[in-house]
Amino acid sequence: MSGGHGHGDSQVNSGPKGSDTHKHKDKHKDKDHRHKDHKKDKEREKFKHSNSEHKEHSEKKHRDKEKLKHSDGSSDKHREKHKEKDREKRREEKIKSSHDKPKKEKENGYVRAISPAAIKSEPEEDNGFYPSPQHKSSKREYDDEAFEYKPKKVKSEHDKKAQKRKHEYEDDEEDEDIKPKKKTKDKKVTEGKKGKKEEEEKWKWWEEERYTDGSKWRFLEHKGPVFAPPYEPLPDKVKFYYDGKPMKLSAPAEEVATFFAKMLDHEYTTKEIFRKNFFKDWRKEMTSEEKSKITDLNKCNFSEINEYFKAQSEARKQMSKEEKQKIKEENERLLQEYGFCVMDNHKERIGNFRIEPPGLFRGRGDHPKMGMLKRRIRPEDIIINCSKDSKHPKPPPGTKWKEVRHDNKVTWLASWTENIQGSIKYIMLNPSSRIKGEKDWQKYETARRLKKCVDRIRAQYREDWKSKEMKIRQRAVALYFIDKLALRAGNEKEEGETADTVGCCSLRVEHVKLYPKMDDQEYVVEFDFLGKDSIRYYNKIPVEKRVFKNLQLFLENKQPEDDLFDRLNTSILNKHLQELMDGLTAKVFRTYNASITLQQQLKELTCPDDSIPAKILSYNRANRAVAILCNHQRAPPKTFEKSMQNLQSKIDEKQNQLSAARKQLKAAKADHKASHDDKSKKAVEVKRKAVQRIEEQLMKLQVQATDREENKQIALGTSKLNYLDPRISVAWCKKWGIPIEKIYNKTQREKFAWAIDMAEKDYEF
DNA sequence: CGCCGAACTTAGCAAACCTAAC
DNA sequence: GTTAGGTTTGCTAAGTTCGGCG
Repeated sequence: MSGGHGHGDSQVNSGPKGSDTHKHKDKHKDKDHRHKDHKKDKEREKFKHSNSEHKEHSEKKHRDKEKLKHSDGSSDKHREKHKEKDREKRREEKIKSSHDKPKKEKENGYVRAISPAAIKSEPEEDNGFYPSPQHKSSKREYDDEAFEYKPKKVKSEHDKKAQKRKHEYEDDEEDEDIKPKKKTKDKKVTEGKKGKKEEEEKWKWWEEERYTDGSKWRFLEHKGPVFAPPYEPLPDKVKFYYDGKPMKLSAPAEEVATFFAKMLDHEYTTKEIFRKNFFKDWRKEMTSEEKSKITDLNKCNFSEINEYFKAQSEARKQMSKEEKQKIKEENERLLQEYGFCVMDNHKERIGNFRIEPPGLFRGRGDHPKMGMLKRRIRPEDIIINCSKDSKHPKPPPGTKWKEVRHDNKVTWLASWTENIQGSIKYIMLNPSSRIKGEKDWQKYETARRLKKCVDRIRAQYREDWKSKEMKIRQRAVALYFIDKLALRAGNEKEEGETADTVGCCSLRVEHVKLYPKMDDQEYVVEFDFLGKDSIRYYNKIPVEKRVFKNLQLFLENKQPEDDLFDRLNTSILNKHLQELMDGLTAKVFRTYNASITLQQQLKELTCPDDSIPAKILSYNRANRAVAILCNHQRAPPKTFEKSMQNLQSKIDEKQNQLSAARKQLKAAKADHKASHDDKSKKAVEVKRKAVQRIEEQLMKLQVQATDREENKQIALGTSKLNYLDPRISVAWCKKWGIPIEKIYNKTQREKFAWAIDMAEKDYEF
């Protein structure tokens, strides 16, 4: 079913955005840049190579097949049944939906398809498969083994490092104490108009021991969350009309109506599911009178309300500076009061101290629950977590918390249950906090441990492709994809509760197509599915013959909506991984492959003689390779074309300037030749300088243009923030004398303070 | 096991903010 | 001082993993 469409045609992407059509662009996009490099070819070579290598085994396969199908015993019966149910459902739905609409039709026109694997490059040494990381990780390891107590020896080493760093960062004083203090860094920001910003002097939590008992903190005190402001009824002059007649709504009904009214410009208010869900939930808020009157959403006219809110936001923009300032100050006050907590003697920033306001739920992609009312959260819904001996947060006057508990095995400060999916939401600390940072660091250390044994693991799964047991083969092929393509694990999801998206283990038959031959390649697998956030993953890759044959086997006698890996799920996979390496799970591969790719691309792309902007372009390209690998996409910015044009005209202008300057230089030279005097010689120098300067500026602009163009629909942020060991970037900056600010903005520097502090220029992931 | 809830990480979008160009 | 345009931040949805229970 999914097969029919060419890749530009029919997929959804999630954005609740206006619809424009970019469909075709993507296609071209695929082809041109990002394949400039020869990686792909190398890769192809490799595959050819390994394919032939294993040719001789292929016949035996057939014999094995029969055995295979039954060899994994009966224990899956249950799951089988369950899965079967799902499939059945899907089949039905499909039949239904295939009439009304091409499934997964684009909501806003553009299709997000690029070829993630295209850039993924692997070092050349062909030791059978992947390169072996032979390097020994240097110096102190974060030791990742379950919160082991680290004696102070760590410290001395840090001291040394700290010395070196001193002139660069001049914040050195090690041991923190309890109170907030003045900040020393980031002068530019602090010294400006309001140089009084108070902040805790950098506390180097990474130089301290961690808890070994599984507890996350000893002391925790905070002021509780900030609630959404209460509903303010509309002024009487702003009217809602039903069937053409004005109608005053009760406050609760009106509030929900405003949620809808505010979204009128969004495409999704036109979607049937959205409207249906909204109307159903809206009616629940109505008085019985309203309920009996308002029976048809199509007869509702919210436009006056919509206008009103537009005017409001316009008015907000037009506010005087003083008024704006006042609001800003108020926000700042709120932040100071509620935005921090004290955890184990340190004041730490809270990530999200505001409770999510009520509104209409908009899931991403084709979400069955879109439009449902997300209800207002009250103190009675909130569970507070803090230490017993702390000053407990006070609920707003006249209210109570649902519960106050003192659980130091978790990191959250408050939680509530959300009404759409029934899941729990949390208030937690900012990424710059110790508790997040430690975890982050640990994550990269796990990935580095994987580096040490990845060869073994790869050898293992390659071996498992031949296993007699179906389950093991499936596991091995899935793992291969996770490793090679950086796919997500792919948990099963409850049908009808969320958008239909998949990851590796939950891939269905309809998501892959096999091509024994394609152009000049053999054994090509085409992936086409919606992943997390309903972002489309589209990729064609040649695989080894054995993988291909296995896939054919897995596909036998199955319907499009059946699971590709019917004997596999994430828990089986992760259990296996756990046995291969302590702490290994599917997502570690993503982290590992992302980080190793960055490191390796940086090595490859950075030219020592390049200017700083050119080096940064290289960095961005390396970053981009990772983003492509991980399929981190974004909608092309609305103003992309225009901004591109602007940039181009700037370039043109520069070019003109340059030729003018060159002419002048020439003239000056001629002049000098003629006169040979000092003055004309000087003039030549001046002109030469001018030319040079303009050349540089031009270069910079061109670099910028390239960078932007290449980045059109690729989002670098996600990988930078979540997948790339920051120490790689820090080391790169140090090695090439690039100011860290060029790579990480303020927030990022805060999050990665640990890495900035500890990584030296020779750091190896 | 299989299932489920809890906890925590990862994700893209859009509002807010900032800054450089008029 | 405005505005245009880029960048940052906030928001919150959507994943993964883990552990406990029957």
